[in-house]
Amino acid sequence: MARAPAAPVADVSVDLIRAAGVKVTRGRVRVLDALHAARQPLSHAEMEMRLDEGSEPAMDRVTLYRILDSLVACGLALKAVDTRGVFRFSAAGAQRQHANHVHFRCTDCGGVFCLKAEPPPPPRLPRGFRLNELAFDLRGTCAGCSSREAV
Amino acid sequence: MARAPAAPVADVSVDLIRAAGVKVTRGRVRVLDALHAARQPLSHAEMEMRLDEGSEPAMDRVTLYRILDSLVACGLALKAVDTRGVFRFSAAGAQRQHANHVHFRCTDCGGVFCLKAEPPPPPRLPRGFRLNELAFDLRGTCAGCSSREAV
DNA sequence: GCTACAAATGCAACAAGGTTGCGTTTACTG
DNA sequence: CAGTAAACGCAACCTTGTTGCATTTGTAGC
Repeated sequence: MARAPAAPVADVSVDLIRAAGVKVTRGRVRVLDALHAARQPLSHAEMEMRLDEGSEPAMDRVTLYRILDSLVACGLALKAVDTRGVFRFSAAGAQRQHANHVHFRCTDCGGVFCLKAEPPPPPRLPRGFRLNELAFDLRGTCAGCSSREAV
Repeated sequence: MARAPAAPVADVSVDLIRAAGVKVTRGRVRVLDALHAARQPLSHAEMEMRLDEGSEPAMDRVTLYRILDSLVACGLALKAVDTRGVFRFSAAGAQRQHANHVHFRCTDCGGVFCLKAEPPPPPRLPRGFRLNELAFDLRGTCAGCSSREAV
């Protein structure tokens, strides 16, 4: 062993935040750490619960909203809406790889499958419209649910 | 001619609601009519405004929520979440014609715009996967919100 | 290390969207 | 036409998210 340094210096989140050109605050580090530790996008409420579990004092509700938005603004996190209409946040690195391909979403199990195909080029937009993002989603039944249905 | 009966009996919405096996109330008919007349999915707020324009007395906020949910429950309407996290409703029949073209979703106002373009052909699916629906969504800022931003 | 300033935080209040409970009215059944 | 379950209106409440302002804190420059 003898590998762990005296202080936890090698904090990935700190470096990322600094590199993004914004202030490195305890709140931002905690939140970004939590986003990186999560395997699914987290809602504000879920994030609040996770932060409460730690030893540090609870963070203000509004501050958490602002931290999440600031992480999105500087490209370290992504914001999306879930089926209930609630915003969910995820670490940006986790999804960069999802930006440029097609997804299959199973309407039975909710699973998301990445297809190898590239998304098609966007059609021409009416005057004044600005494109930010492109989602080509196929919905249907995945192989597992299909065979289970057949029973 | 001589086809039109004395009373406005040929109300499509009334027949649909009756056929769905739920009570035919004035509220439900008004809402379903509005959904059929709309070319885009409507939010609760937009629906409220449209109903206010008519001559009939305004409908209670909660009642509108319940009517919309009841129409969804009996299959006459569809409920989806827009990019701002607000629920939008559309007539169930209308959705079939939306199945086969491209949508632009404004991340500012949540509006949904139908583009003239046809969706691209689906890529090949892995064995066992069954395709039901195909959604090619573009996200960005619509013309209205773009110009408003520029001010 | 100290200072100054902008950025970040905490708090209170607010706003929009949506839900629940309950008493009253209304559409359908017999 | 009476009885009943469903639908309605109202009030209150909840969750999610935002705004304004005073205070604290991170960081650049000395």
